[in-house]
Amino acid sequence: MRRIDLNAFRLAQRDTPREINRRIVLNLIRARQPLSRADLARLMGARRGAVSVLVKDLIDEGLVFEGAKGEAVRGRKPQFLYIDTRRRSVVAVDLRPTRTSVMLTDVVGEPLAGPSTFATPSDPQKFIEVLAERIRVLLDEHGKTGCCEGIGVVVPGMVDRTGSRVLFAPRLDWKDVPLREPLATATGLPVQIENSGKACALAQMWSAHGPAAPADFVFLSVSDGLGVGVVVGGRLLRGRHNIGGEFGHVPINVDGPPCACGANGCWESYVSNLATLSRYFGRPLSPHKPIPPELATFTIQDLIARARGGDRKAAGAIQATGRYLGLGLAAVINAVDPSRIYLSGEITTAWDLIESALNDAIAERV
Amino acid sequence: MRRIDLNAFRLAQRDTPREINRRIVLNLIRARQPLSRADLARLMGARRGAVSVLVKDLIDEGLVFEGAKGEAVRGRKPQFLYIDTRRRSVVAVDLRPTRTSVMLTDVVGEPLAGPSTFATPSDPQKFIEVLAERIRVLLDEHGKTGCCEGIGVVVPGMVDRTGSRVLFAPRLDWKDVPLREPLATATGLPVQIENSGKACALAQMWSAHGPAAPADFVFLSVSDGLGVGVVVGGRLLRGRHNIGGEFGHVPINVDGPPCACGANGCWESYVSNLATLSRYFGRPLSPHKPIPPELATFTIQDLIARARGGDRKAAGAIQATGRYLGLGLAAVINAVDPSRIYLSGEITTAWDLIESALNDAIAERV
DNA sequence: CGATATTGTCCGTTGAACGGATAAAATGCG
DNA sequence: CGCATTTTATCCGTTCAACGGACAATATCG
Repeated sequence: MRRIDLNAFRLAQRDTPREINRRIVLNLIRARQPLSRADLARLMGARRGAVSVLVKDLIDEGLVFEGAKGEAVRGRKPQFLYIDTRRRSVVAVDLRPTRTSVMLTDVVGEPLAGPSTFATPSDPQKFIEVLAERIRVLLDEHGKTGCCEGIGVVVPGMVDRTGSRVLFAPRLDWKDVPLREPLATATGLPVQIENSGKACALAQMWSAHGPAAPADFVFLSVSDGLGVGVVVGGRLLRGRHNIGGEFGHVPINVDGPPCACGANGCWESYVSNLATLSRYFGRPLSPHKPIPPELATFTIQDLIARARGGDRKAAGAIQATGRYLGLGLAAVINAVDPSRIYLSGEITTAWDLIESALNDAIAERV
Repeated sequence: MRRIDLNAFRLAQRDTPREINRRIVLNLIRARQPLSRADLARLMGARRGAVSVLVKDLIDEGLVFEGAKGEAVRGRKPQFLYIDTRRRSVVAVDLRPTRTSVMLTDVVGEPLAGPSTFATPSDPQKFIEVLAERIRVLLDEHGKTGCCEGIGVVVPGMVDRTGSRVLFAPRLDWKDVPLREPLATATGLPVQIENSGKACALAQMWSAHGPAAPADFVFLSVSDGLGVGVVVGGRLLRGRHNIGGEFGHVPINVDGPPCACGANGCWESYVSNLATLSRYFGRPLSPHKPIPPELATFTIQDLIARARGGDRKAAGAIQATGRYLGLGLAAVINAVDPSRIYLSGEITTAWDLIESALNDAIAERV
């Protein structure tokens, strides 16, 4: 017997099978397009007749359209189906502590225009003003003002459950900042906000297909901070307050150095780019003091270049980061045991330098 | 559009609604019995006719039976329905490092006989022999030999994905021990093995109902070791190798004392009962040395009694455990953000002693 | 040109939910 | 006691969508 959530179940009704199969058809077309009705029937194990009816509905609703005819070795040529992305666009905003970038994409994420970037104003209200103006110009320039479905904003911090406000973004020094409603009224478009680690994980989930696409994985994005997204059983882990998966502030050492979040010895404070740089310069970071000048101008790429140029201190700092990455990943593996871990960020360009330290650290703890 | 796992979807067929509704009926009866057909129809939002047909099938299959008639203020009396637990029993085995207990229950977990306990033999083969004999006697004594559905074994360690072997149980010093098949052949019954933390979480999930039953929670069982079970979205977190949710070996301090698992500074090595006792006696534990005699005879209850009796060193050791519990729970909260955390183990009887230290530690890091 | 293969549609059948009517069983009131 | 009322449970015709197979359209090959 399988457990059913008795507080939130839905009775199966006469049209439930159709709804389920309709979703399967949409997902299959999106993932494997172009695809004919017969292909769908084979993939789904359904009758061709049933598929035709479902596809007809989707075409009538404008979600799918018939494109070119395909090639067949013999027999009638298949009529290919596509997700209808014409005349429907989306604005993607990547809000980072230093710069914010804006771009226009279609509904499956293919870029249409941009990105254009601007320095992030630290005042939220100012930020919303500048961003709204940028979006207005972008849509106007590309004649998409009438057909934009909405705006998606990616934020380096915690977002509340409803996706309305930024609860806490330490690097921006934002606390409980309303973002969705002000931006929606300023632009007249629907707005979605998402944490950066979670957004990366969602993007990975929706873009990866084929037999190798895992249903349980962790996405790690190392930059100024540490963004983490966890997918379990094909669903993004959000938890009660939408802060689930925040491994960035899991401890490496509870007696370690202070972190911007207020706690001590968080993973982020060992592996972020700033942490790596401060390790190199021997300048411990203080959460509430300004960032030392040599860290603000010097980038992690510069550090990697020095390491490759023979600077042993640079190589050591990078390798230490590799070790701490591995120690934290070991905790992630113990905690969620994912099928795969995706690592992104500038530091991955120095993979050859960190690989062994990272693997040793994982082996030590798993 | 909702994401569907394209590697493991199931086409909705003509009988899919019935299967779904059948499961809803079974779950509702199990959770809220006794219940009439009319009650079910109201709870499900379905026609009474549809419910009658579903219930008829379940009765024919012997999963449900009609019991006594209920009372009604007016009108025809309802015919109550129950999950059929008659003539169907299960053997529950709790394998612990020192002692193993065996009991007989019905299929919804109500105890029928036992528990009886015996000292756990450290040799797996010997253990299986002794356990099989105990089970044979237990079934024989209660005349349940013919109608036992199977055996469930709870193990303080990692179990492989298929539930066949114990991968690693540090306190037992078992590594990759086959358990299911030998026990099944020795008893002639189907065997299920589960990790102790996961089993506690599953038990909690199946026993808690009503509007307050959370779909995301963490169960923490503090004893000789630290068992953790994580439920996300109503499903137990298992991960790729069935070691998901093993927060016991997440680090508190990667430079901390060695743990039985081979790593350093694991949460378990700060908060287990043995850790608390060794803190009191000022006797650091070594993973591969025998447990010091004062720790083997002295129990955590004794320590709590001393603390209550005014022994400040005892109170300090317990409060330190409370603090470390809080630090680890903060990591759990950051990682999975559960709606609720269940804490079990002898240490909870000293809740008044640990509460403030625990809450302070959580507040520090979340 | 005919055999064959493939795609897509059409249509009668079937299983299960839907909607309402009816029977059964109990209570309350005149 | 008889009758209205209420609640439970069943019955039956309807409807929706999957099922299963037939068929037309379209292409290739010998």
